[in-house]
Amino acid sequence: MESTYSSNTLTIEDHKVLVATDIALFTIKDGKFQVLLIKRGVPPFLDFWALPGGLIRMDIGDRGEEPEEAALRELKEETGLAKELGYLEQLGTYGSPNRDPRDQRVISIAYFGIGPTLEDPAGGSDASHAAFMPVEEAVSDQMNLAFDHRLILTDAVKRARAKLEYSTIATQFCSGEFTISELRKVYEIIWDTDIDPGNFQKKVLSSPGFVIDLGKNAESSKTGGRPAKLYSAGTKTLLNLPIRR
Amino acid sequence: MESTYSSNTLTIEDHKVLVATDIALFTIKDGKFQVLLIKRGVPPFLDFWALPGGLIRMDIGDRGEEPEEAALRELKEETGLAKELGYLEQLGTYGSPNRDPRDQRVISIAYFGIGPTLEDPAGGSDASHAAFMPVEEAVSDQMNLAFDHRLILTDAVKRARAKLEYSTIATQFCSGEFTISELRKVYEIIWDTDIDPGNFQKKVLSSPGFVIDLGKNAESSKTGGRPAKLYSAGTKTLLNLPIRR
DNA sequence: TTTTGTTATTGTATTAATTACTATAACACA
DNA sequence: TGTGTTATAGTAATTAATACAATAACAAAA
Repeated sequence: MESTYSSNTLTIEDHKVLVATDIALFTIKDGKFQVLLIKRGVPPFLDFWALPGGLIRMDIGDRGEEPEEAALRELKEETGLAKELGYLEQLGTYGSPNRDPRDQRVISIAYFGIGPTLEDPAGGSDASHAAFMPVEEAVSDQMNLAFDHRLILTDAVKRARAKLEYSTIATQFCSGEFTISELRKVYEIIWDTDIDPGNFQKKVLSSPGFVIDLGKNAESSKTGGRPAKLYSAGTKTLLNLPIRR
Repeated sequence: MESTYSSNTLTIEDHKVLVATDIALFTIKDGKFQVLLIKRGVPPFLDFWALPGGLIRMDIGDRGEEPEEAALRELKEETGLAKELGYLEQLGTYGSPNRDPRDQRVISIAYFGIGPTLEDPAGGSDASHAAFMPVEEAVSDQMNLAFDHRLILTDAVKRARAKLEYSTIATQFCSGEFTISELRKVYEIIWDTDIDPGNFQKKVLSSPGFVIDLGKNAESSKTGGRPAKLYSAGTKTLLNLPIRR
């Protein structure tokens, strides 16, 4: 519970901290699992890549913003991303005392999001640049992300990989109409494994609410082959039987 | 990312908020799934039941407390609970602008914890009372918890029920040495279902790292029956094959 | 028009896991 | 020595997962 707090030396004001939000927004682009990053235009960590985000503002709404609202606002301001996201959930809060080198202590509520493959985002606000980057590259030893964003990103990647198993969020990586093959490639790309096409098809189609048969076929591809049926995302979010890695 | 922020009307100080922590600490007591609550001794919500918790303090450590540290400190202060917990993880952060009726905006980082069956906790600090209460009672319509603690508690209960399925945390509800029957009862109590004893036994013993055979038997019970073998918690935290509800 | 290549989709046999029981073991107590 | 009770092991039937093989439906080359 929250209680009033008294101290000999500190006032209630002294215990206040800044609260930021950050988003790890994933997509699949060029056949790769990618994350949206911005290049910082201000110190600290000037010119470092970072997850989009920023402070929750108290001058929006009656008593300040909802954290999720702040996350989406900053995402739009910093990356120009206008389309609505396919998925957004809270990942966790990162609050170690030394996570921000500045005098003020700043904690961050991190979000995990999925966008369908998007137009190239444009930088704005205090970000001089915004771009999708392959996750493999973003978490590599060579890459130095700002603050504790490598930790946040690796947690977000784990969350993404785990959620594919027992939820239907993979459909959020696809466009509105997709084939079973496209859905399978989402798993193959994010898990970096091969999945048997026949067994995957069987599993998806026998999971009620996973996908909706649109009763029409995709264009036949240049490489030949039987044209695939088109599906859209179903209404269920949790799978009865998981897709195994 | 966190950025400097400028406004015509507000200073950086105006965007700061108070950060509290709350714990939903579960145990199994008297054959029931129970949660530790404190009865508030100060306004707001005077005399309401609430989850133990309180503000993260800036006068502990170089730059203030770790959030988890604050949660454990408040737990001890408010409930007198001295033993170390069997499990603790972050549940999520609750930050709606109106979740605290006071002028100051307060967000709360909530934790999900498990304690082995504990001695009756004693209230201390600003809590006039602390007690375990059956979860069923705590989340009922009759019970009015302080702040948004009903929401936090229902989320924590969902987390507990879900984690039983694919993790070994059920062992944390047992004492150091336990029988397979005792472990099974954890599932039965928390899920409120019957589980086949034979199949459960087979599943647990065939899951490497779930439990460790101590090579000795439990005392035979007053009701008779073959004495059960004793086990302790294994080292693995995730199950290959889930226990199904 | 036929053949070849390709991908989607369906089917099938094997293996593994789950479920629903049944049987046996090991005790207390009458 | 039998009866009740709980633990543990076993077994048969069902269901699910896996590893393939077969067929369908197209494009494009021969």
